[in-house]
Amino acid sequence: MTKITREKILNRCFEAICEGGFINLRTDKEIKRLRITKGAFYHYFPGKLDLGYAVIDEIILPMYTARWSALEEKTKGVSLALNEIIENIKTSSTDLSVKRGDVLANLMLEMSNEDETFRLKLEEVLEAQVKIIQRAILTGKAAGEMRPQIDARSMAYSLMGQLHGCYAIAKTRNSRDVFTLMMNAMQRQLKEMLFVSASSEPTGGTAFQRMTA
Amino acid sequence: MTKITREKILNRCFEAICEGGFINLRTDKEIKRLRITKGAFYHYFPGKLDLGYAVIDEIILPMYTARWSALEEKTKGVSLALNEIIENIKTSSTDLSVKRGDVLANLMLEMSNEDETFRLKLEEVLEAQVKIIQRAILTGKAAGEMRPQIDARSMAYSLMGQLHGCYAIAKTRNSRDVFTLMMNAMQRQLKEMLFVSASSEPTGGTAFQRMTA
DNA sequence: CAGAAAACATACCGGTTGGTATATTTGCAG
DNA sequence: CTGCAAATATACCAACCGGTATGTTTTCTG
Repeated sequence: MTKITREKILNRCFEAICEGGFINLRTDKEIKRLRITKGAFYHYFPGKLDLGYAVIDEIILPMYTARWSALEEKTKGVSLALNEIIENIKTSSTDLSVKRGDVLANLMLEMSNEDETFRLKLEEVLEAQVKIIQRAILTGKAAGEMRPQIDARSMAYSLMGQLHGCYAIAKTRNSRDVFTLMMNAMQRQLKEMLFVSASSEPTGGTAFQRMTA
Repeated sequence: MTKITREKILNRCFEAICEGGFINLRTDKEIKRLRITKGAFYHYFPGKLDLGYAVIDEIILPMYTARWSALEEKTKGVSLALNEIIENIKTSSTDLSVKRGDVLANLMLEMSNEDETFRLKLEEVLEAQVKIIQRAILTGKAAGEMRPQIDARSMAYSLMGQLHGCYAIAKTRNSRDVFTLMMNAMQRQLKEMLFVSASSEPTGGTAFQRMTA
């Protein structure tokens, strides 16, 4: 029954951050909600910021690297695996998750210019993901599944950027449909840019036609 | 010398929001800084939220629609004009503006899930831009400058999303170079997807090669 | 079992912050 | 000049919230 309190704090505060961001996280409230006391909290964390750091290190970083982990240790079928992951991000989204937006995306915008340590840790999460995708694209090119002339790093960044774009727009539109449709557009575009098996003639699609929710 | 106070408040608070977001905007601080008093402030604005609404309505919305206004009232050369606007967004960025991130993007992530009126107003700014771009693409297609099979609305959303992706990533990477390179990648990709004059064979480019700042 | 360290509990604080109640001044129509 | 409303000033507040100081209990170790 030793480390359990620390983990309870961490998990609950992560949830709170998902709901309202880091600044809106009120330690007092969470302490009460967890039925612990300030003594316990400040025993494990020197301050609120350090709690935030721990949440990134111990929850967010593992979570976001795990998202792409299927790409690692793979020499064949990476392009399919990549599309599956994106498909999964798309279909596993809910009205609530779209309304809240992506935790990482939210924290990046909220904290990057607020606290340098925060920024560095968020950058680390970002780079970890990019690195995995980049390596996957390299593997895909080697296996002849992806166009040889694409730049892996550029593509990985572009993919991450577009993902964050989907989160941002869908959150403000407050529409899961918008999220789905933007993700679809991204998948289509990715297919044309990235995969060797794709038709060479780009198609605009009609999926967005009734996006006005 | 009558409406001047209200405008001073509006302009200064907009600047403050640019620097640190809406929640970090401290009315007291700005009141002191402006050398006015609470009486004056609360005479013009019922509360902090209403001030925020006014900032969006009277400053942000005009500013962001003006950004794309060159596309309106144009029947020829829209594809060039579009590229020029994006080019301008890219080159007019500074280290500071990248570090702070885009005001609208920041507000969207910060406030969309915090206050419904805020969300609606931000959505309005978003839609206003999308509408202009969408119409421009329609015009471009009519003039034969753009691929006929693309869906204007889908493309406009995708463009906005990618822009926000560039802002988000570059802010956390804290690098103007990263912003420039991501914008370059976006421009290239746009050229291939959108413009009829583009080469049909996509190129990955090498711009990202030394992106590790 | 002793004793120390880890794990919690309790009480309190001080600055911040948005907001209000009320008073005073200024501008302008009649 | 008068009188009223807009504009501005002053003082005050109550809640919030992160943090600290200090006390007590539990757990582990030798």
